[in-house]
Amino acid sequence: MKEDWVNELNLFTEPQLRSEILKHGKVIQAKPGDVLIKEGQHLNFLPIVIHGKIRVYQQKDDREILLYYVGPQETCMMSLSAAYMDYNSAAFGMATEDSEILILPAYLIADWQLKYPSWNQYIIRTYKSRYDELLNSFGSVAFKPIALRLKDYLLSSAHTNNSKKVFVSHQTLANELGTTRVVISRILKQFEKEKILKLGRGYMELV
Amino acid sequence: MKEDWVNELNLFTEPQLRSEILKHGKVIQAKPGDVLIKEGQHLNFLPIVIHGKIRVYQQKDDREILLYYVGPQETCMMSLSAAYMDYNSAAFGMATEDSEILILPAYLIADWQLKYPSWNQYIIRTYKSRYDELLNSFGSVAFKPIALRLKDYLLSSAHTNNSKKVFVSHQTLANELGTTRVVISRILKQFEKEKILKLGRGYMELV
DNA sequence: TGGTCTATGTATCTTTTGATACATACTTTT
DNA sequence: AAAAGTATGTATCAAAAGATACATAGACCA
Repeated sequence: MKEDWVNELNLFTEPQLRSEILKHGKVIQAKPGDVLIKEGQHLNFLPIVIHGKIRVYQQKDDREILLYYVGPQETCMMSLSAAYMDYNSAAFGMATEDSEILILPAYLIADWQLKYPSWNQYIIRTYKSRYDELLNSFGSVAFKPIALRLKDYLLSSAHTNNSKKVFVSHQTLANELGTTRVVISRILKQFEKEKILKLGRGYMELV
Repeated sequence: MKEDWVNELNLFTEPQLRSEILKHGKVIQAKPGDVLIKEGQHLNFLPIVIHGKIRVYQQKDDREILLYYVGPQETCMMSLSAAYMDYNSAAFGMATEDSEILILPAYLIADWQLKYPSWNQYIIRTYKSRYDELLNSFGSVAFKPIALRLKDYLLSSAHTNNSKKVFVSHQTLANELGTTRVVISRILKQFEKEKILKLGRGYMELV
C-alpha cells in the first residue's frame, strides 16, 4: 500500500502534512555505490532515508573523509541548506546499502516549516544533531593523532554492531578518516603488536 | 531608552515577540578577554550579540582552534543546542571587543520557535550559516596544510578589514589555526622570503 | 588451473608538523 | 634607565604523516 512508507516515517504527526508528503514526495531506490549527490551539485530536493544508509563525505583529489551517515528517518544537511538558500552541495552522498529514499521538492520545506510543528521539530533536530556531530569530528581532526581517531572509530564501530569483529578494509578506514591506506595498515599493525586487536583479511577483531 | 537594543536587533518583526524579549531578556556587558562560556558548562541561556564580538573556540591542553566569531545580531550555536536538549557547551566563548550581549532564558526558545515566524527564521538561518562555516573549516583542517590555511586566513582578514595590513601576533594566529607559535613564525618567514608579505612587530603587510 | 583483482605487509625516503631551547629586540612599567 | 613583559627569529631534534614502490596472499573467475 502506498502509505506504508509514510507510516514508517512516524515523525510527522499532522494528517495534512502526511498527505502533502504523499502528494509531493517520490520514493527512489538506490544500490550500494550509487552516488546520489555530488559536491558542487545544485540541489532542489530533500532526501529522507526510509531504509538503508547514505554515506556523506568530502573529497579532495584522491582523498576523502567521512562527514556522517544518514540512516532511516534522517535527512542530509547539504540538501537542507540548499532548500533555504540557493545553494550547492558541499559534499558527496553515496548509498552504502540498498536504500529507499523519499524525495521531497525543496521549495516546500520553508512552507512546511511554518505550518507544521512536527516538521519544524524535525528540521531543528536534524540541524542540531548534525552540527554536534560535525563539531565532534572537527575537534578530533584538529587535535587527535590518526592512531587515536582510528581507535575511536573501531571502538564505536564495534559498539554499534555489538561485535568485537569489525568487517572493513584498510582502504575503507583510510577513506573514513581522511588518510591513506598505508598509514592505516601501519597503525593497525602497531595495534596488533600492542595486542589491542587481531588482523584478518577484510576484518579485525578487537581484544 | 530601554527599547533601544531591541530596535537595533531589527530581526524580530512581531510586536509580541519584541515585548517578550524586552520582558525576559537582560543585557550584559563584556570586556575583551572575558570568558562568557566554558567548554562543558551547562547553558540555560541564549546570548545574542548586540554590539561587539565573541570568539568561539575549542581548546585542548595548551592548544586552541577557532570555530567562529559571533558578531552583532548573531548568536552562539552551543547555546542553541543547549536550549533544546539538556546540553553542555562544546566550546569556549570569549569576548574580543567591548560587547553588549542580550541574554535570553533558554526555556523560551522552543516556545517562540512555534509562535513567531521571524524567530523561527532566525534560528534556522543561524544553524544553516554556522553549519556551512564549520563544514568549510572542517574541510580545511582535514585537507589543507597549515601554510595554506594561514594564507587563506590572512587574505580573508585583509579583505574583511579592507586593508593590506593585518594586525595580529604570531601567537594569535597559532590559536586561530590550532597550531603553535613557532610553526606560524616559520611559515610567515617563508612567506616573506617568497615576497608574499612583509613582517612587522604586531602586524604584517600583504603584497 | 592459471589469471586477475583485491587486500595486506613492509621498506625507504621525504615532508610536515611539533617540541624545546635560547637569543634578540621592542614596549611598557616602575 | 632598569626591569619586566611581549613578540619575534631561529637552530636542533623528534615524531607524525605521506609518497612510492614492491612483495605476498587470498578470493574470484574464466
